[in-house]
Amino acid sequence: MAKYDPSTIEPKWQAYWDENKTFRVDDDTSKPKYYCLDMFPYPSGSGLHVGHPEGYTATDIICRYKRKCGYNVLHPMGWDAFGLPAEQYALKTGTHPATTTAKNIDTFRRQLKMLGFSYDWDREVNTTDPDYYKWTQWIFCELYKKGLAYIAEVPVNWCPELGTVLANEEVIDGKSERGGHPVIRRPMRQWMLKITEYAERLLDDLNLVDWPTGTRVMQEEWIGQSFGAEVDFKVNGHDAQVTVFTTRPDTLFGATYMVLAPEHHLVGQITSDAVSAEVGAYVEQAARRSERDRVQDVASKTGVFTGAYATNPVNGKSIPIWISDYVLASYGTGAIMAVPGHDQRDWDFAKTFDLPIIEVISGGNIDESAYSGQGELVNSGLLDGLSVADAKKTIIDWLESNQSGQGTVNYKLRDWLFSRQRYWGEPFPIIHTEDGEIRLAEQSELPIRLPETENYKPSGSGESPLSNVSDWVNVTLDDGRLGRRETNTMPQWAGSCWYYLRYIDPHNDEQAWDPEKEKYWMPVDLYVGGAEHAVLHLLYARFWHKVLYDLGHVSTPEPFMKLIHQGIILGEDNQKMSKSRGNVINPDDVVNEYGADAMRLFEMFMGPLEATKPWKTTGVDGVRRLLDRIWRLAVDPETDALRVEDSAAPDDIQKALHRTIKKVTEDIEGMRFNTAIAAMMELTNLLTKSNHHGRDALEILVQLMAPFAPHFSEELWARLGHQESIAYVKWPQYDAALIIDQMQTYAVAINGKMRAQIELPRDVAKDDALAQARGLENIQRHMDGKTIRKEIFVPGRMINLVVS
RNA sequence: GCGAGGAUGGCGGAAUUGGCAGACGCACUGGAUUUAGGUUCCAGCGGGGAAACCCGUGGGGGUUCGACUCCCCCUCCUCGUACCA
Repeated sequence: MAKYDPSTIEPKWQAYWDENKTFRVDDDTSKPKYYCLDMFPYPSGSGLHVGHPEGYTATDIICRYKRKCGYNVLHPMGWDAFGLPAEQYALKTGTHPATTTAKNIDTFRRQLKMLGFSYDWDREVNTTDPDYYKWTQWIFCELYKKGLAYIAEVPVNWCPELGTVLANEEVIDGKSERGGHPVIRRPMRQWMLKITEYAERLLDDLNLVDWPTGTRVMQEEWIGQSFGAEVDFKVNGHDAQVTVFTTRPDTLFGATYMVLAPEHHLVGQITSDAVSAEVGAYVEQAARRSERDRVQDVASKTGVFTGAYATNPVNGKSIPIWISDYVLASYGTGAIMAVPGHDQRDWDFAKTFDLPIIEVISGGNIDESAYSGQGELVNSGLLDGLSVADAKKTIIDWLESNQSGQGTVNYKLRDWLFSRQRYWGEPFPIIHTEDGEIRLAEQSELPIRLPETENYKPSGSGESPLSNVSDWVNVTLDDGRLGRRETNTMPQWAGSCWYYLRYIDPHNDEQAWDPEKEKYWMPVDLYVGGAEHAVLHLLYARFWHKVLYDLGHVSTPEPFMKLIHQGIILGEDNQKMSKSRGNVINPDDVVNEYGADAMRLFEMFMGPLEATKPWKTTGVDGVRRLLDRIWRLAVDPETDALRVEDSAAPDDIQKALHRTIKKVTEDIEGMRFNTAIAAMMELTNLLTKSNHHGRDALEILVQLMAPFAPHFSEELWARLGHQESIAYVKWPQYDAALIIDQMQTYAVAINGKMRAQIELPRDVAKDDALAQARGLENIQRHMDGKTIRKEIFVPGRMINLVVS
C-alpha cells in the first residue's frame, strides 16, 4: 500500500479497538471523570443518515481529546427501540417487532462502527430488552408509590385509523403526524404522571444547567408559570360558584362578564331552559373540534350566553356568564372573568356580542382596543389611585380576608399522558383485580414481559393489542383472586427518560444502577442531540431525574449539565433531506468513496456544529486531500517507506506548530471543529510547501488529527514506530514562548484607511513606532500638505494617523 | 402575534470580540509534471480600474480615530410557539 487507503486501514483499526477493548471504561475513581452522552437513536429501517454522525462525530472528538488529557471518559451508545414503526411493519408483514428491531439495530451498530466512534460497546443498552425495561418498570413503580402516577378519564386524541391515542405533539392540524389520519377527541381511561407537581422545580433548576438559551426559553414557556389569583364568583340563584384564574386581579372591578369553557362542569347546571338547546349545540360543536383546531382561528370569537349571572365578590355586581371556546378547559380553572377594557381577547369578544367595556386602568383608549399597560386604577373602589402592582397586592389581601379567593401560581404545563394503546412498548407492572384493586408488581416479579403474539392489531375499542392475548392478560393472584393485567403500554419517552443512568451500570441485575457508580459518573458533562427534543424528551427526563433524586436514587438535581444541539444537515439542493426529494446522502456511500475519517472531517468542516448547513459531496474532496497530503508528508507514495527525518524544525515551522497546538486545543474545547480543521490544513500546507518531514512536527500533527481522523492517525502513529495505540497518548502541549513573534506586522492607516504595512519589534515604544510609520513612503504621500490631528497606536496591531 | 437565531465572494464558511474583511475549503482560471488522470505541485481568484486608487459584510441612520462587530429604525430568511386568562 503506497497511497493512503482508508478501505484497508479503517477496518484494521476498528478490529484492533474491538480486540483490545481500547475504549472499555472502568470505574476508576482515581481519575477525573468525563461523561459525554449522545442522544441515542431510534433504529429505523432506513439506517443512519448523515445527520446522525454529525453529533456523534462531535462527541467522539471531545471524548478522544479528553482521554488524551487524562480523563476517564464514559462514552456509551444504545437504542431507543420501542415505537410505532416496528409495530406497523409487523401489522403489514407479520414480522415480530423484536425481529425487525434487532435487524435495524444491527445495521445501526455496523454503521456506527464503520465510522470509528470510540464507544464502550460493552455498555450498549436497548430499551426493548427485558433486562432494560425491567428497570423502566421499576421506576414506574417508584413513581406510583410516590403518588405520581394515577388513572384518569381524559379526553384524548383518538385516531381510529391507527387504533391508538396520540399525544398532542403527534397531532398536526387535526391529523396524525404519522400517516395523516383524522383524529377526534374522546375520553379514555389513561395513566397520567404528575409532572405538574414538579413544575416549579423544573423551571427554577434551569438555572443550574448550561443549555442553549433557545432551549431554556422553550422549556420555560412550556412550563408557563404565571402569578395571579383565583377569585370565586357566586352564581345567582344556584348553589354553585365559579372560580376563575386571573393574572390581573387588579382589574376585578372591570369584569363585565364571565366565560366558561364549553366543557366546564357547571355548564349543564347553570344553563337556563330558554337557551339550553343553543348552549347544548355549541358544546357539542366545540367537542367535535380538537383543542388545536379551536385555537387556530384567533381572530373571530364565538360563544353563547348561558342565561345565568354571577356576582362579582368585590362590588356585588351581577354579570352574565357566557360559554366560549376561546376559554380552554385545561388551563387554569377553565373559566375566566372577562375584563374587556384590559384584555384584547375579552375586548374582541365584548365587541362581537356588544357587552359593556369599563376602564379600570388609566392610560389607554379602550374605545379602540384593550389597554394592557401600566397606569393608575380608576372606577375601582378601594383600588382607585393605586398602581397596577400595588392594586394586585391590595386586592389579593382583600380576597383572602373575605374568603373570596387567594393569590396563586398557575402553570401551562399539564400532567403527562403516559399510556399508549400499543403492543410495542413497556408493559405496565400493574394488575387490576376483579374487586377493583390496582395491584403493583413486586420488584421480584419484574420484568413483566411482553407476551409473544402474532396479533398486533389494535382491538379497535381503543385497548392495545395486548388485550387480544388473553392468557397473558388474565391472571390468578396468589390469594386466589382473579385479575387483568394493564393492557396499555408506556410511551416511547419512558425508556429514554433514564437510559443515561443505565449506561453507568448496564449489567447490574440487582438494581438499576449502583449508587456509588452513579455518584462518580453523574451528572452528564456534555449532552449532544437534536433540537427537536428541546422540550419533551429533555423535560420528561429531568422530571424523572428529580423524582429519583427525591427518592435518593441519584445524587444530582439535574441530569445534563451542558447541552448542545447539532444543526440539521440539508441536501445538496439546500432542502431538508428526504426520500421523496431524492436528496438523501447515505453514509455508507460516502465511506466507500472517501473513507470514514474523511466523512468525519467533512461533517465537522462544513461549518459550526449548531448551524443548519447543506451537504456538498465535492466538499469531501477537500478534507480527503488533507489526509492524502499529511500521509505523503510521512510516507513515500512510491516506496511506501517512511520518509521522516530527525532534523529539527526551523523557527517558522516550530512557531506554526505550537500555534496550531494552541488553536486546535482551544477550538476543541470550544467545539469549533471547523476552524480547528482549518488550522491543521494551514499547518499541512506549510509543511508541504517547506518540504519539511521532521519527526517532531509530524508526530504533533498526527496527534492533533487523532480525535478527528482516528484510523488514519493510529496507522501513521504505528508507522512512526509506536507500539501503543494513540488513543491514550498525552495530548501535545504548546510552548507559549515559541508562539510569540519578535517582529510584528503593523497596519498603518490614514484616517482609518490602510495605506502601508511596517515590521516593528514586539516591544517597540509608541513614539518610535509612530515616527517610523510617519516616515513610510506611501504614508508621506497621503499626509502631504495635511496636519496630523491625532495618532492612534494599538500595540501589536495597527497605527492610525488622523489628518486633515 | 410572540420567542430564539440568522443575513459576509459563484458556494460552505473565517475574522484573536471595536483594529489589515474574506482564514480554510469547494468551484473556477492559468502554468508545471504526466502516455493518461476525478493525480500531484505552483500561481491567481469580492466588484470596478492599466495604475494610483475607489467601492464593498441585507437596507437606512448613529457612536468612534477606526464598525461584519456596539446603539436605533427597517427588510428578508430559518426554527419554535400560538386565544394559557
